[in-house]
Amino acid sequence: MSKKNFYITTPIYYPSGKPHMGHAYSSIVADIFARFKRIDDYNVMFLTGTDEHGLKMQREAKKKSKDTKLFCDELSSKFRDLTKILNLSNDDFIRTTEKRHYTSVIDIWSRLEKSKDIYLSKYKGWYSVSDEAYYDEEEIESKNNIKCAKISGSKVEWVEEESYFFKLSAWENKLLKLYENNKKFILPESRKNEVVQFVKKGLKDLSVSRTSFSWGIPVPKNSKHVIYVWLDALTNYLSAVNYPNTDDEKYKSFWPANVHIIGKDILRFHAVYWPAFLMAANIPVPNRVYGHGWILSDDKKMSKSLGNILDPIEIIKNFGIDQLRYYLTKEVSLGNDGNISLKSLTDCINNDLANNYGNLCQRVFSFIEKNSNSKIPKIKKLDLDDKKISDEIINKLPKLRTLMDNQELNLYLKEVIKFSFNANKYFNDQAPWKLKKNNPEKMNMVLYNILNQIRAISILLYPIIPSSAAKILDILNISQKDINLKTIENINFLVSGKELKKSNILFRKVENDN
RNA sequence: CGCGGGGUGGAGCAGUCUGGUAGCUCGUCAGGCUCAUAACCUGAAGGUCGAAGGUUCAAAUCCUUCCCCCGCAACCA
Repeated sequence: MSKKNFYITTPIYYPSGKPHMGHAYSSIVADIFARFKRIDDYNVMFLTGTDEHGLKMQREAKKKSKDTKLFCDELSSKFRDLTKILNLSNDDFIRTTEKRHYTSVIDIWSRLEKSKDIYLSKYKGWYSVSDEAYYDEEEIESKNNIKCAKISGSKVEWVEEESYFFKLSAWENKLLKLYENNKKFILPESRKNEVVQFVKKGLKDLSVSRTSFSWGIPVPKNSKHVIYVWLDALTNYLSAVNYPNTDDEKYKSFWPANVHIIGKDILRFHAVYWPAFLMAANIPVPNRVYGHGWILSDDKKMSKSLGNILDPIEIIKNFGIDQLRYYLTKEVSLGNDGNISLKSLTDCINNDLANNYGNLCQRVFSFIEKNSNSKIPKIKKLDLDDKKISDEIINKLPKLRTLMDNQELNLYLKEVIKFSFNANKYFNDQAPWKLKKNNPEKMNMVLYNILNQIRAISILLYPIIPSSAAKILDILNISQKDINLKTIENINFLVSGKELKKSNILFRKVENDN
């Protein structure tokens, strides 16, 4: 009952295009943290979903002469499918077109209105549909006689409309204080600095309603207006824990969220607007916003025109989901942009997964099959020297937890793969194939010990490559409930005499043909 | 003076905040082992840390100037 709670979210995705590597990356990263916390005995809530309102969706649906909601259903389902393809362990999938979300947004709006943080005024200016944003005169330029936003290059239209505004300007100091008092509210630190600079430059009140389209949540008592998509979208994190019912068990357990995993492009919305909305509505703010970098392909942003798109679904089809999950974790240091390519993907699969971890399992299992009747050997007690290698993992556990708590995913992975190196070395140095002639008792000990290594490493890899690690653990007769960090500390966990299940090659090597 | 990221052995990167023997992975070469997916283990070669100047007992790291590369609005994470 005293389990600690952990609430983690991905962004909700705008489903107008097809799922790409960026979506896959955010989702996979969040899933890894969720799974890690679960095997560390946390009660976890992991949320993902789709953001479906806004002019873009309305127009697209119209273009295809489809009912807007049905159109959304179609697109959203592609993202729901993606959660299966990526093997996500999400507990919920929220859509902004759902009733529970509607209720929640209306409630936030009413709170903001009541606290006088929202007021009605008039907006005049340039509006970009694709950016869902307004621009000042100095923020636009003419290109071929078409007015465009300087920063985005997207087309802008002159609009003059009545609009509700959120008093963002009033929250400037409180936001700065939040960043100041809560040093890890925005991570990594470089991102935090960006945000602090932005807020220090001064905040303008934010237009939070639109009258130019209708596909959204109507403003209470003034249905001419729909609520600004970002105010709408961000609230999803609350809707999923049954807000506005603040007495609800889910809300009480999981709010405020521990971490929102997001891409660096939507940092401003999460690190500035979102806490401001929440503070104004007198709702606790989340503990952390983590803005990860972009995935670049061959050093460039993926783009159709460059023809360097790596489609996650294609890659999974060709190489496998755990391969992709492992690769992204290893290759991209979370805070920075990461560069990926087929070549390095292949290298990574072959070296780390096939040769190192996969082959470690294979050589040990096959040795035991031939020399120990496929059974976990009986041992008396580990020699001090042999115990050392297990202690190393156990002693690292606190550090591994800290790394995960700070979203240092690839450092975590590097530590874990080092254990796999060590285990291979240990097996080599002990040379059980020699021991079987002159010291079978010692051989048994080595075998037991190395199986225990495989068990520990597989548990630590489980959050990253869940299905492969589970396969190995199943061979060792470890049940799902024992995939847990605590069991690593018990070096006598494996039951002697128990038969290992049949194994086969875990990760096939990838042929390098280009 | 647009903004941002970067320049470290053949490749990809860490280290730069908080100066103190230049590190990791891959590749190359030599050796070992034979349980294993031609795998694994050991060792070696290979770098004036983009350039110049400065601060310092000491600079990849701090300061100044300069050069070069990449991205900048979407398939929006």
